[in-house]
Amino acid sequence: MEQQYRLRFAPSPTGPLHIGGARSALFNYLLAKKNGGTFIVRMEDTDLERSSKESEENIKDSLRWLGMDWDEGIDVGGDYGPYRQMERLDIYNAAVRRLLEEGKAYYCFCSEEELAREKEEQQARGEVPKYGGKCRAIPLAEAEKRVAAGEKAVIRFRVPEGETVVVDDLVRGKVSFDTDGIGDFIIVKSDGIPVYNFAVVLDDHTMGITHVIRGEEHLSNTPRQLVLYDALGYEKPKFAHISLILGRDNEGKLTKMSKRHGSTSVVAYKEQGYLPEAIDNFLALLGWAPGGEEELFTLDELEQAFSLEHVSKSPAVFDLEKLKWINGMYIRGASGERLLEYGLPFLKKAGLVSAEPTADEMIWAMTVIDVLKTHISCFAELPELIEKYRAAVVYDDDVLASLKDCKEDALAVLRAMKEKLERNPKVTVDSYKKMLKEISKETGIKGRNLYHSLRVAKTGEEQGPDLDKLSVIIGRDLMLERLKKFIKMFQRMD
RNA sequence: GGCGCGUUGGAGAAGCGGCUGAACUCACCAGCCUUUCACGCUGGCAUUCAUGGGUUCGAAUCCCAUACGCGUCACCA
Repeated sequence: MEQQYRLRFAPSPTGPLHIGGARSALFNYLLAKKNGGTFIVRMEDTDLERSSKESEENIKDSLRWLGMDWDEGIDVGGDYGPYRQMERLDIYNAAVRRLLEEGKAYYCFCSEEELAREKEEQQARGEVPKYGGKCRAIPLAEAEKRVAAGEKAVIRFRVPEGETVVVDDLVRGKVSFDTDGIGDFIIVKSDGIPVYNFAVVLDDHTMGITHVIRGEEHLSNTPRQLVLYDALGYEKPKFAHISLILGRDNEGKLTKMSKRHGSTSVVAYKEQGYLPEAIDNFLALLGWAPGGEEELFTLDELEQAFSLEHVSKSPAVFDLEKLKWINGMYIRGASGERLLEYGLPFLKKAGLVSAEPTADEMIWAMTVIDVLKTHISCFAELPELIEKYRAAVVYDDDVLASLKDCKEDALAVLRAMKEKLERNPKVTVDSYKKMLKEISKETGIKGRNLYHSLRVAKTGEEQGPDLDKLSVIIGRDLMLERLKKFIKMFQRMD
């Protein structure tokens, strides 16, 4: 009998979905899909202070945008709900009750000040800061009386002493931890809400999760959870801890990816005009390596190709350049409709097209995007590129004067051009192009060299737009007008 | 500090004891193509796998130290 894969992504709605979270979600999603399993999304909202509805919406939107639709979970429902932790308090309470009665957990009345002092003392002595166990011996009956009397208490788990817990990790192998280094940790806060480490165990178990893929920062949490699985008598899921995503800061040091490394949220990339499939592709490559030479994968292809065996243990570095390259590749391959769908908003925002584009504007936008699609790595670059093309090159006497210093080639080209212009002063875009071709033939200066000569001669600048593209972007009329100016300059030349 | 993890080129990485005289991709450099840029194409880019020992006929691959980096030690997830 084949095992039914059940994977989950369980974010806490305390902020927008960030890159790291998206990657965790993706890996879970991919492994589930690869094995014909179920992908579940659950909200870990037990942090009342920081959780928000907006964050939850943002996370769900980002997930959907990236194409990671979930089979079960929040919003879509399923047989293992509810899928928001705050709606599952009954489940946790029942388990706590059991643990309490079995003596595996106990009430703790220590105040925060007390605990802080204890911790300080331990640290001063160079010891591992962990709970000393002051309330360990309080009988349950007595403790319950005190709680009933209104005394504030948390519930701690009695961690077995002197045991070695082995995390059999799918990517890191066997990693062992000593329970003596853990200390009785809190499983229920004084407000009666369970703490993450406890809630996940219950959730993953009751939801039948088979594989847990999460960030490496959770690795040292895992022994706590394992010990809970044992106490509760639950079967453990398989764990896979994927490496951190590092970013390079201003000093060039690599540290855990955070705001200081630039945009970290998925929406931020969406807003810059990245395509979801490019983000997915990029994210998949962060810590996972496809076997072969190909690096570009659509979500569907990733679902087929993905495997935990090729997930790396060492941290991955977030390389914006690579993301840009991938995005550029997808932009080049995208259909006209999609290009327009993604590019148009940027043109509108830049005021290059009105909010309610006319038919002409739509055609213009479509053409421009098509012409420029091989030049951009994300749509946010579109307006500035267009601007660059639009910026008029000013041909004036100063430029003319500078021609004196031109290389021989440039002068030869320019002389030939002047002659032709004198013979046939009527200029159109096409005749201009034709003329350039002839000059090329006559002078023997061709291709790159011809243009380079002109370019240097023209302005001394290193840039000048392609005529075809220019005519699309700024319009044929405006271009002709500029051309004429340019030509006038040549005619005055000597 | 304890515990844990990692260290192959500028970046992502393959590699799992001999087929690696270290794939592949990004970046970079050179050339071709193209009247710019870009795209595309061709070629170049680690005598070496953090360092030092050891095991072995043979190591980037196994073992032990050292160094460095990072993570985690919350009534946050």
